[in-house]
Amino acid sequence: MSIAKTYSPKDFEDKWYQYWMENDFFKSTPDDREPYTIVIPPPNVTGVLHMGHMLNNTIQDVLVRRSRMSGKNACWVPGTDHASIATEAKVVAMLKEKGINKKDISRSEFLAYAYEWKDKYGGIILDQLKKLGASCDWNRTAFTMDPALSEAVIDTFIHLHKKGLIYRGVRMVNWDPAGLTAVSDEEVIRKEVNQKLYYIKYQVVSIKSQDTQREKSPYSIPDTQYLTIATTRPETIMADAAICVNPNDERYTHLHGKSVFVPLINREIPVILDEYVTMDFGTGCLKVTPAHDLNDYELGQKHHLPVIDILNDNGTLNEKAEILVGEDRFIARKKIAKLLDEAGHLEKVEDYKSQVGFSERTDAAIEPKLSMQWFCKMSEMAGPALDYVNKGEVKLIPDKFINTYRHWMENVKDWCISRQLWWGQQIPAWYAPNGAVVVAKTAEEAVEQFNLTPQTQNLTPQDLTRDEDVVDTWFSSWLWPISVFDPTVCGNPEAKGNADINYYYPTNDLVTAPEILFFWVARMIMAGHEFRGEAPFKNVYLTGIVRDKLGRKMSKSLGNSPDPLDLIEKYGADGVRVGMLLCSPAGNDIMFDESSCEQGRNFANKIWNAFRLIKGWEVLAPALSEGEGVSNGNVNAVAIAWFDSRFNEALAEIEANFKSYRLSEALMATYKLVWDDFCAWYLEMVKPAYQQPINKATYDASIQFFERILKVLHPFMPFLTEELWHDEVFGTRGEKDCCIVAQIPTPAEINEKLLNEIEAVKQVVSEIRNIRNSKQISPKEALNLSVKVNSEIDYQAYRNIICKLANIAQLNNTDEKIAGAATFMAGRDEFFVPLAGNINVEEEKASIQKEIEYLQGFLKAVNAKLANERFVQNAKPEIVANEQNKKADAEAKIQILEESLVALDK
RNA sequence: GGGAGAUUAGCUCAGCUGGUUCAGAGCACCUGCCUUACAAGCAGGGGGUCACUGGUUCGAACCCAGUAUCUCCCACCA
Repeated sequence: MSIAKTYSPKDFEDKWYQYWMENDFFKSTPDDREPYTIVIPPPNVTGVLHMGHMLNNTIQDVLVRRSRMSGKNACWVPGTDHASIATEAKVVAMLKEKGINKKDISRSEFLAYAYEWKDKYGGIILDQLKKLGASCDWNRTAFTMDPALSEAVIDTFIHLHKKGLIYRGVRMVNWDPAGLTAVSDEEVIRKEVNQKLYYIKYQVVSIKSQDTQREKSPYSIPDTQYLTIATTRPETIMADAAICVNPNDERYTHLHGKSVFVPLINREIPVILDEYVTMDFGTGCLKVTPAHDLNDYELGQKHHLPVIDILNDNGTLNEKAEILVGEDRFIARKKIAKLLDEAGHLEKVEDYKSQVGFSERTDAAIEPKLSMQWFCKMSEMAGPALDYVNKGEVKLIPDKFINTYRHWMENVKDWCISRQLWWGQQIPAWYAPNGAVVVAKTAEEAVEQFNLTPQTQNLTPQDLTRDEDVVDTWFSSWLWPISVFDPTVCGNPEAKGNADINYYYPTNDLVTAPEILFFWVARMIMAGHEFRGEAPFKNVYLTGIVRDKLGRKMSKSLGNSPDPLDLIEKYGADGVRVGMLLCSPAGNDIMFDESSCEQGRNFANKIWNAFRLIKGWEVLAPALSEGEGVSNGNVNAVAIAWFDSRFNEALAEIEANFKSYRLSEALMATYKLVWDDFCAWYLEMVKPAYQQPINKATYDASIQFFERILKVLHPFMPFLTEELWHDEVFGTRGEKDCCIVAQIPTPAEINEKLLNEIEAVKQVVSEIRNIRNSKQISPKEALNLSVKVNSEIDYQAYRNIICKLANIAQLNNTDEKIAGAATFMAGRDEFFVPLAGNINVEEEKASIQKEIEYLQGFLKAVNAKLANERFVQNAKPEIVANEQNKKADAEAKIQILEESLVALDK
């Protein structure tokens, strides 16, 4: 059977994915083997694959495939996240296009639409992962809103509430006026924004003027009867409850005990004193607006100020504002500035940069807002979760993230877990008509609880109303490593758990982005500890952010992200996988450049063609192969022995790289093994001349090497390797005999001496090629070579290799230097390539002289070291011995070169 | 404002316990080759004051201090 000339991934990638699926190679069930488990960081159910997913899932797949091939029972659990805010926003937008307003439909109608949407778009991303080659156990595909997983969430809520870790309270929350929901602190992205700082004059209520009619014109009142505050939010002055100055601020002692009028609405508010106010910022006078600023709220609590909330949930002003009612806060800001100016209350406006919070999901400016929310206490759970990492039971890779993790865990705040949304798990809290609340799984159970209290007797389930809110998405994803195996243990720490969870939990590696270290990773550790008494994973591999060449984060809005599927189409999945991995050290951002995918594709093509070469060989009958049957002497035997050693050496290196999660280095080691050692050296050594046959032993060895290479390559390039694996040159394979389940070779003994000597041989070959290049001698023109051996190496043992690779007619040993020859040294050995008439004696001399000078400089440094008593005393003995070797070596070389100079003059 | 990390060739990065000719790799680049596996290739080559300044040490890309630049995380200065 012939094979296509060029590597064409499209011809077989889908085919093999199909085959793996049909043969259940991704499927895992508990057995006697050691498990290796990864749970996927569930992508948003309605999301589409982007480059971040590509990187993340390529890494997971490499780890899973390698473990699978290392005799472990590999299980990679896929699934999706319901992503409450993001999905709900999409569904709302979709409904809007249909002319339906969310407000006009019922919760159940809305959820019906949402599920419809999810069924249509959910899971697209999982299909895209299949293109990449992700070897997930699709039978286990989970969704955070699957009934069982949702129940786990509810049970967890009830459990933690019972433990007193979940409570309800009025707090200042981050309100998303676009999403109409509270969001957690972690979902707020702070951005620096160019703003204006408005300096607004408030009229001081003087004893005198308190009795008289307030003046209409500010200009008729002396300036001392005003105070000026600076604010970025003039639209909130109507919610002011006080003006605060620092009691130590001498500029304002005259204001102590006074009050002022809020401009435009002329409401009187007190001047209060608190050291919280920074004297040198702005004017030193702070307007206190408890309803719309967290600090002001706290200040308000302290000084018992009223809370005046002038904003509607959607960010428009309400009637408490008295003016500009119904206007959006940003429009109101502009308008009020004008009104203040007209009324003479605006002293000046300055440009000002400050940090403003934006909703991660909707990008709307966050509004601090007071509301009743559910909270989860974090301090108790944070301790154990921190310990796991501190003790190294959970390893962060790279470990530089430990510091940030620790800092966060030590300063953790309570988690606002309620969201004013419909898409998600509805909070299991029930309200009696009198407002009393209990947490229970069902209305019936709630009634039972109510019956325990005298005030709420004789209720029926129909009398109760359930809390409208759902829980934060992360409140379901923090259970993920548990709930995908056995959701029933969530909320039930005493449960033994099913066979799956006992076998697969804790999982091995988690591969995710550092940006969700706290959102998700830390909380999974908390939940794992709570319900299983064990952290949910042993290693957390943190990938970087995928950026473009210019270092910009890849994002839809910038349009700088290539479509992963286009890349796969262009370079093949294997090429893209290699391309991603080549430039992705753990924890560092990756500067993605499409050219690395091209490099991956080229590598695949190289492998493909190496295979074509071997496959094309005509094999000499075994009988004729006896004793190296073919005319290239011992080349093949040496080549085989060498590559075998080299292969084992590389295997050890690759294994070490995997152990320390240096994936890109493992890949690079593999790349060089294949391209340089196998293709450039081994194959060139054993390759028969055009149309010549090859002996059976060499053929068999080459095939075997190639098969071993396929196995090592498989985790990186699953499709190509599987395709070649099934070629007839490897004999007939059983249905289940696939590369994906082959055993990764383990490093065996290596022959150091042989490896070293072949390195010298390679150097000799390169030197000769170099001579050809510099003297423009065609590779086709055979040359002679003589060697004056000063080392232990027996070059005659490698003469056939040298002759073949450097096109040398004869390799002779010599005791004398040879005149009229180009010379070079390999180690201490001298080589001569006689080139009658082609030698420029002066040039040769110059180059030798240059080398001597270099060596002399080097020798000087070594001698200086050895002459230094303190070095000889303090350095390790082997280092000193090494310096002595270097000295001897350099001296010997210099002597040889000097002799050469003399010889050239003859 | 606080903290963490980074800075090595044109680009992306290794450099693990301070010590071998330690200044590396891949890509890109330059030169010469369509040599029957591969031009998605072959052979060869040129690129670096290891950000800067000091210090410790027999010895520093590596350890310490400071400076500069960049990135990220955390934080309520209106």
